[in-house]
Amino acid sequence: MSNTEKTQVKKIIEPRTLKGFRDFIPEAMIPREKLIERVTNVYRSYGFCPIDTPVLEYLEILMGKGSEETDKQLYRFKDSGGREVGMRFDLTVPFARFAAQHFAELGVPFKRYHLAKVWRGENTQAGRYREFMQCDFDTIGTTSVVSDIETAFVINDILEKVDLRTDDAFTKFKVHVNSRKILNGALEKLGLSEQATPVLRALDKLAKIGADAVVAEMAETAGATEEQARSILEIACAMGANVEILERLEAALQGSELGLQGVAELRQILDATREAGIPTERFLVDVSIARGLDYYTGTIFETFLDEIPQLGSVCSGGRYDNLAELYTKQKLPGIGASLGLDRLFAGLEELGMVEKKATTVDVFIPLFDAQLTNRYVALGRGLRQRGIGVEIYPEPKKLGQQLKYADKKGFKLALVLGSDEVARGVANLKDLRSGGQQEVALELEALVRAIYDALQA
RNA sequence: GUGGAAGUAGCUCAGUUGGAUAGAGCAUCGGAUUGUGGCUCCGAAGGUCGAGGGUUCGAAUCUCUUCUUCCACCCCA
Repeated sequence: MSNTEKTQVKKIIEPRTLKGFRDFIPEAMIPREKLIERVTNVYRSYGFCPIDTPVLEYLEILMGKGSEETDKQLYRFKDSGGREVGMRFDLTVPFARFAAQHFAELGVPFKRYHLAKVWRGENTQAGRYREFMQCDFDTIGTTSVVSDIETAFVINDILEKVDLRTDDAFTKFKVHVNSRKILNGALEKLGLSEQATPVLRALDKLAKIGADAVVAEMAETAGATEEQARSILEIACAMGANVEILERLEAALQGSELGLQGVAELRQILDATREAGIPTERFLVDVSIARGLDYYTGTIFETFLDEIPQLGSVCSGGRYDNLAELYTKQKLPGIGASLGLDRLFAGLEELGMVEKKATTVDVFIPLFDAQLTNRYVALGRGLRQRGIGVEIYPEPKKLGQQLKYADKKGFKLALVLGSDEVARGVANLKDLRSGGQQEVALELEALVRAIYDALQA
């Protein structure tokens, strides 16, 4: 190697991505898009409509809610015009701004979904990144329990569709439901309303750290007495069938109008899911889930995969009284939830529910004989117009090598066409999974029919 | 942000007490096989040993700094 060549080699910039940011190769992106498509279809089937908002917002919009944590995690900078801007760290805050700005033209109730990337400058961990996708859906402008019910349905329907290998319903998940009204009612009765945030934050960790540690944390961060803490836990730990838990809660919350209202709402949601034919074990009343965010005021949802609960919630949400209070005097109550696509996807991969494929079409046409190139491209186009995706190999390599490529990428069928076949007016349709092949008349309609039949099999 | 562990080929990893030109399997590309993939055999290509400094006659190996990844905490999807 000459010196000049060496210098040039040194000039190569190391290809790399930022910590917590990822590339997606086709094998990862194809199933990801499939999941996105399924999620979107569920949203649309309930009448949710798509919106989008800018990646960058004025810093004051994003910092409005200003908890210390979000401030630290916010990607912020000055743009070239000297404006203080930030990248959205969730889709709820931009939606609140959006709703405040446009509610007059949109009208209520308004149902939107929003699938987009968000950014948080926090430390990475398995299934946790600095750039990740959220899939929010919200219904605003109504306090009707119908919205709570349909939110529960949507969560259920999405999760049923996550097995990407098949169209069959996935069933190994649980939606934990609770109501902030129940929690607040209980806190009220115990005289802990003032310390709601630290108490609930501690309670939220129950499954993870155990009862004693929760009591200790409540004492430390909220100044709760052991008796108060134990009472909260007693209510939160209610085990058994949903109906029993609700009955016990009802008894424990006598005198708290708010708490009883929460119980009644949960009861109505559960009744509705049962009547709609959703398996009753799918939804669990779980008074220990509290959610970190303090803007929730009613029903709360968290969703766990049965086989990997330690992954955390893959779809969470709840009801709030006033989404956009920072940006408008108009009161906008609503309910919504967010699917953590990247976390869910990490779980699906772990469970082997992601089909590996590196092609977006099923049919492969090798460039067997360069003399027949125009024949191949015309045939490919004809099939595409009939709804069959086709890829044509661009180079006249040996047939074996072309088929090897097709095999590796995961094509299902190869349409082999050489001068022999053309002379005889046929094409060879090869099934790449079984290895079998059949001759089909070299005529578009016959080929379309044969391909559809082969793909069904 | 805090604490712990680890970074050697695209991936998984070996590399002895500090010693010569850093290895294997899988994957990639080519050949055996000019009309048929998966199996087999042969070959090729692929390395700033994460990066930068220090100790040393000599560093993948020891040391410091830094970056990255993983785990736990915090918080969250």
